Amino acid sequence: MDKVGTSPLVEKLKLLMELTNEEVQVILDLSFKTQQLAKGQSLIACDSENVSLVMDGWACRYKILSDGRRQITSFVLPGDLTGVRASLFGVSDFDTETLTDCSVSLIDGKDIARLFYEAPRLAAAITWASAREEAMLTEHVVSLGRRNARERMAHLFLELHSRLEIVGFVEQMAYGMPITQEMIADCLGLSIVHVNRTLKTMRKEGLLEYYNGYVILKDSKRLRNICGYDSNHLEGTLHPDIADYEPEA
Amino acid sequence: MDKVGTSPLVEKLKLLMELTNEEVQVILDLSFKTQQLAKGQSLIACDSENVSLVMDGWACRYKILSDGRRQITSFVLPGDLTGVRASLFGVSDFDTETLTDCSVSLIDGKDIARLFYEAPRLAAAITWASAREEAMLTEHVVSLGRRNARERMAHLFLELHSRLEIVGFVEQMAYGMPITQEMIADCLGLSIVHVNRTLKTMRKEGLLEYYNGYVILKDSKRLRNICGYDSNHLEGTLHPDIADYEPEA
DNA sequence: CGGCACGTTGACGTTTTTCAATAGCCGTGG
DNA sequence: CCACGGCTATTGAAAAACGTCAACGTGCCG
Repeated sequence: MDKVGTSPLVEKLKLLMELTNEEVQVILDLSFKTQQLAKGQSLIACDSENVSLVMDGWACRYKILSDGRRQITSFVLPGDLTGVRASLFGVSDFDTETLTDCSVSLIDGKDIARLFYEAPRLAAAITWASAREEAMLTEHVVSLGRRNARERMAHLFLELHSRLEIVGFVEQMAYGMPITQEMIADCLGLSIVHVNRTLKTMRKEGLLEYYNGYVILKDSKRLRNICGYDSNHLEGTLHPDIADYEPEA
Repeated sequence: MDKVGTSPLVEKLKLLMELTNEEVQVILDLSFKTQQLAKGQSLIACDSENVSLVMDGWACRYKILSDGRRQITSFVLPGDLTGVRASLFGVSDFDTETLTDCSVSLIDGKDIARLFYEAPRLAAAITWASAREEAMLTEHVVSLGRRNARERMAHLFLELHSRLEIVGFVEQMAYGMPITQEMIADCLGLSIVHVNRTLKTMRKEGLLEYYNGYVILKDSKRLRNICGYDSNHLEGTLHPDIADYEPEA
């Protein structure tokens, strides 16, 4: 039942969402406990009344079709919030599962609801996070709809690098990516075999290294060229009228 | 410069988001003008400071890759809000274009921002709409990643039916779908030719009719079986603690 | 009448999947 | 210690799904 303390991650989030010290404190007070989850556990089943802020580890959201085909719709990385829709609006239309051991800070859905009345800027920050998720899904749709295997792969590795960089989880052009090729396949809408072959080609061309749960982007410039990557969709800040509110004259 | 008046559509939205008469009035007061847009116009370029509530007509959001490939990420139907991310958070990472003549009600982004301070429940309604969009994108990712052409098509036609039904734009199992096969292809990540052939097969099997901008779902049960359709992702209501707020004791 | 946008169809190519087999790694139990 | 199973990565060969190219029809509009 540890309290969530300030940490490098919290500091990054504070900057990212332009939060004041007081607002950070509100969040910290709401996070009623930090939970350790083992790899392979369901985040929703564990708690559908709560919103989870991932502090460490990877998770993924996915859907499974009736015949067993699986599509991973997004990866959940440190600093990401998950379960907002389930706890605020009572619908959970996908599953969420940890891909590694995770450290997760839980926030009562009721408290998130209260934010809309008691901390408008934090409510806006939630909306901001939700809109950012939407932008990532939009990019994912573009990848699956119009990019080939090689381009999808390049895009995925670059986007993960951008996201992890923001929260301080990369070293230069390398980062830990603790998932199997099967997960990559299920994320990119490809077969395992094809992922393996595409990876092999890209390795041979000196584009990247990928082994032991570690990625090194050897030639990020060429990777960006391959898929036309642009991290713009991860940007965005609070509207000045939300950031600095002044009541109507 | 017509004021937005109450209309069947507004009534449906009121029910959908569980708004009070007062809240509806707030929205109506904010909608400073209704604009008529011709087919093929850009919604963003027309106004990036504003949020647009589509009252009538179809639009779509899309991205174009450097070599011209296009992916439509979502269709914007009557009752949908668009431009929230652009006007609240200052990022616009896709284009929006009308597919038919459209009647659009504009709301100043500043006013949306104010809602977070002055009308928490409406701010929550915005977040709700954003989360719903997220759920539709999630389904789209599943379709593009793991469903074949036939399944994607079935899913698209069923989802459009559900969405249009909610806002009162269907008659039984039929609805107007004023777009070309090229748009369907760009939405489903397929080639025009393949869309045409798949459509032909489905027609021949008595699954649906599709001509003259009109769709008739002839065998919706079988269509649902084909793709495992479930309208659950369109559901969801405000959390009771947002709906009926009581200050902390 | 001609041009244009859209739908339709056939023939052929490419990407990606599926099936099947092999190899390495790792933990477990004998 | 070693054998074994289970999971992951890797590779080859064949098949399926889907894309491209090209042609033609049809309705609409100037």
